[in-house]
Amino acid sequence: MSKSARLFRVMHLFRCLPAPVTAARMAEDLGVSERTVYRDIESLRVAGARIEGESGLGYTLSEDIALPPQTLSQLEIEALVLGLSEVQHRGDPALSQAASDALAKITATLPEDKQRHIHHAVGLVHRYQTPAVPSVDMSALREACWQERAIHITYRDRAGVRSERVVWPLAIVYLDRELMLLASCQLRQAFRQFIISSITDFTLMDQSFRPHRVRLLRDYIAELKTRHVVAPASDRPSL
Amino acid sequence: MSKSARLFRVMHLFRCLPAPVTAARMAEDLGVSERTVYRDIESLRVAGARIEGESGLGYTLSEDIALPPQTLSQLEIEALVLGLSEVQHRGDPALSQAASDALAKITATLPEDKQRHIHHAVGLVHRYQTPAVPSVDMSALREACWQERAIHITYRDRAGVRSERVVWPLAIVYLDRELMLLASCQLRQAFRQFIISSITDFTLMDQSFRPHRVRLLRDYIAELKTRHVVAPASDRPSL
DNA sequence: GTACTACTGACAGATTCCGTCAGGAGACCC
DNA sequence: GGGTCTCCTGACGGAATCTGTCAGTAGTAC
Repeated sequence: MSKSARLFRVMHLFRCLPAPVTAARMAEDLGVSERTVYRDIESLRVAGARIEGESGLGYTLSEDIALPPQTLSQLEIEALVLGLSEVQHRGDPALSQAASDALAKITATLPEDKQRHIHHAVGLVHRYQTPAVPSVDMSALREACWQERAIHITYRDRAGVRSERVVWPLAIVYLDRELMLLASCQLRQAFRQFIISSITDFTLMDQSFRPHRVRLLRDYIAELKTRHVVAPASDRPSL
Repeated sequence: MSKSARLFRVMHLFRCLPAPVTAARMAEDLGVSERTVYRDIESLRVAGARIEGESGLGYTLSEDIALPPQTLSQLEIEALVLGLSEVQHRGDPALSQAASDALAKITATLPEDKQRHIHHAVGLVHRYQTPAVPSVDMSALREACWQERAIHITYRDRAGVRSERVVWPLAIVYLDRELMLLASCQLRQAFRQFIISSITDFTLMDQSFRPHRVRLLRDYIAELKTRHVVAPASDRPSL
């Protein structure tokens, strides 16, 4: 491996190994001597990377040489932290964790002064009420949407009567308090909305509706906008 | 200039010169032959950069080698899009715009297939109620927190009586429906909460409380946690 | 003091790199 | 078809860079 290729790999190792990273650890991975690793680190520093070395501990990449020049402003950071905090509060467990992970990953790409803005953001989120546990497995529902797979749902309509239906799930809408599933009903060739808490059960089916989700969703949203509002009267499973 | 250093410079040139960039243009900047530029391009390709060359036109960097391999997962993208959509719906205009800008910037750092996930995210946000326009200039209030500057506020207490106070603004809390200011009152040496809508006016003062905001906020939050709850009874400006 | 790391300089041999030259190919225009 | 402008590739001899080893220094934590 040439030195030039190796320098890119060093940057890669900094990104995927937990900090601090010792020269010995890198030497082992790269198949070179520790002295060469010291030289590589120096070359990266000359090239602009901010790499800090702590005796007895190892190296930390504190500013990525490859950062795009356009970074986030303080206000954009506020929006990001606030938004991901909201998701952590009201999302299902997997989504909540993903919000936390996303914030960590984005934070890692920022220079230290911006990281400080993230840690000390002004906007905080507090909820008096613990969000209700969704009646269905939200991860499986999201997966159905992503994979564009039909689902068989069991739900209670507005009269409380149990009903079943096969639908193509298009999107999950986060309302003020409730979650709503937007779906396409192939039986009736129409769009339908279901409040998630009215769905008692659903199962993933083999039937795929790929690649129609994006187009169908676009059409549905256009229809909703033509009606100007998602009226309360229509935020229930329709008969 | 060593080759390894030069490769980083080539990446830099790709970022700041308008595409397409010819080998001749790079050779001139780098002080090497065109043949060497061809070699450098090849080395970057081997290292993972996606660089496309069009005869008669020049090179275009279509995917930056420096993208962290650990990029956002689809679920993390869902969290991000959902969170920033929430902020766009309930934030003040400047914050709302910043959410949009942040999403655009982060999107630009992602490879094309991840960009598609962003554009076709499953989670959507809808609000039946338009959020009330805050009674105060939220940008100025955020600025006061960032700059750690005292503010003079005029507010109505729970009896509706007009009152005034000088406080150190620490944070803005986004509750279910309302916004709340967490502040430190130096006159009474105590922490105070003010629902933003009860604040009729505020002015920025010259007095700086830097660098105390982070520590004070941490102490206040610890105190709130000790009390286990931000009780409804205390979510009004206190007398 | 010990252990664990980062850090630096010097040297001889090894390896990579460079410019030049030659030739090929695609896209666009006249 | 020819001309222009670029990307593209291989080969060669000389130049430049790089490497591992060895020796020594220094900081931090226990």
